[in-house]
Amino acid sequence: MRVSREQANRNREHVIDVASRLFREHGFDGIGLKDLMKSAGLTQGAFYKQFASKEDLVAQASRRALGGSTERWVDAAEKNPDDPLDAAIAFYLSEDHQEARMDGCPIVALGADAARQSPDVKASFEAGVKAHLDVLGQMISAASEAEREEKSIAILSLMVGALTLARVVNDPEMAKSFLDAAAKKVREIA
Amino acid sequence: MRVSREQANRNREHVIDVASRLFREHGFDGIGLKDLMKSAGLTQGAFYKQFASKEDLVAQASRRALGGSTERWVDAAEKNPDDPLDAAIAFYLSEDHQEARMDGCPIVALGADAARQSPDVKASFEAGVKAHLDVLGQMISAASEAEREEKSIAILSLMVGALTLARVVNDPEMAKSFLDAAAKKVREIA
DNA sequence: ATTATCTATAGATCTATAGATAATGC
DNA sequence: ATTATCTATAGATCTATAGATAATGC
Repeated sequence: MRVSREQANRNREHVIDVASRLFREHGFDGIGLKDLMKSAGLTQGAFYKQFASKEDLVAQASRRALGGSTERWVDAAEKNPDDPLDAAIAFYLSEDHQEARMDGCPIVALGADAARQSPDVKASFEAGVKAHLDVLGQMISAASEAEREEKSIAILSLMVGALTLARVVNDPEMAKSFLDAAAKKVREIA
Repeated sequence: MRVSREQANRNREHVIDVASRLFREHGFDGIGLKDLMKSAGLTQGAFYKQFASKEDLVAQASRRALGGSTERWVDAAEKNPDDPLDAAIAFYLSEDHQEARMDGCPIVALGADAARQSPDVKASFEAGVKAHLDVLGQMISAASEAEREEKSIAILSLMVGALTLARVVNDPEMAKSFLDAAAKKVREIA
């Protein structure tokens, strides 16, 4: 039953990956360790050799999710170096992203949940939000570093808020109008 | 043990009020019916004569929370008719609001949770978001109705997003910079 | 010998229901 | 007679732990 250290490490990383997606889909309180470990191909009993507690996994999965999200912004910028912000708008404020909670931005999928968590979990979010702002800052024009920071904050807030609103309504047209209005305003701000 | 119909109605309304606050504090999955009913001064057994299910209460408490939130925007506008938007910014993008999750905007406190709920719950949010946009639309200038709608959406998104970001980080100064940058940009947009 | 994972379980909690109680409402 | 609330409980699930198993790593 025992596996090699390398395999154990791979298993732990896989659990974190799976958790980062399932938490976004169901919320931190919406999925239990049994289902989570089962989705990762293990049993619940293996959990506590790898993690100190569920909260420990919540913090690590949050860090993983935020990191993946930052990466997506970087990828978008690299694929369209002439207009990186446009590339970011195209994926972030899309219907695909609106519907793909499990693979989408964890700030939107878990922001309300994270606000109720321990400082450890918030530290994961804080580092991730900072990284998002840094990447975003490179996509826009600004006369000063202060202005760059303010613009980045405003644009990220606008995009996070618009996607949140798009996801809490039933009407698809209303949701689309939120994404479109935000995209237009982001371009004006940048 | 039985109470009058009037008292039963008052009890039900009280449960909805209490739930609208406790859900914002703990999330829909973060508080059980036992604790919830206890906070309302009743026992768990009384729940199912008043509500069809927990989800039923979630939908009703959401409607109540959104209604209260809309009211707060209206109150702010009425108290400062010369500059209603400034009044809205003052309360919404404040440190008090950042810290007062239980009494604050349910879009921020429960947005991520609501995105995972049934159409009934989303209907509560949709109606509430619409009402927020209507009130906000009266606070700003616009050359056309289309522009008024777009501006309202952008401003609400910006404010919801900034408060979300402020709540998921540990650093109070960082949180404040989010609120301040959003306030500045909201004024520019309006 | 150590240990990663397994099965099994403890003890607490969850939603929902059943039946008793006592007051209302006809 | 009806019914709002109560106590009690069913059955499922939750996090966490205990001990068995079997493979690794020394």
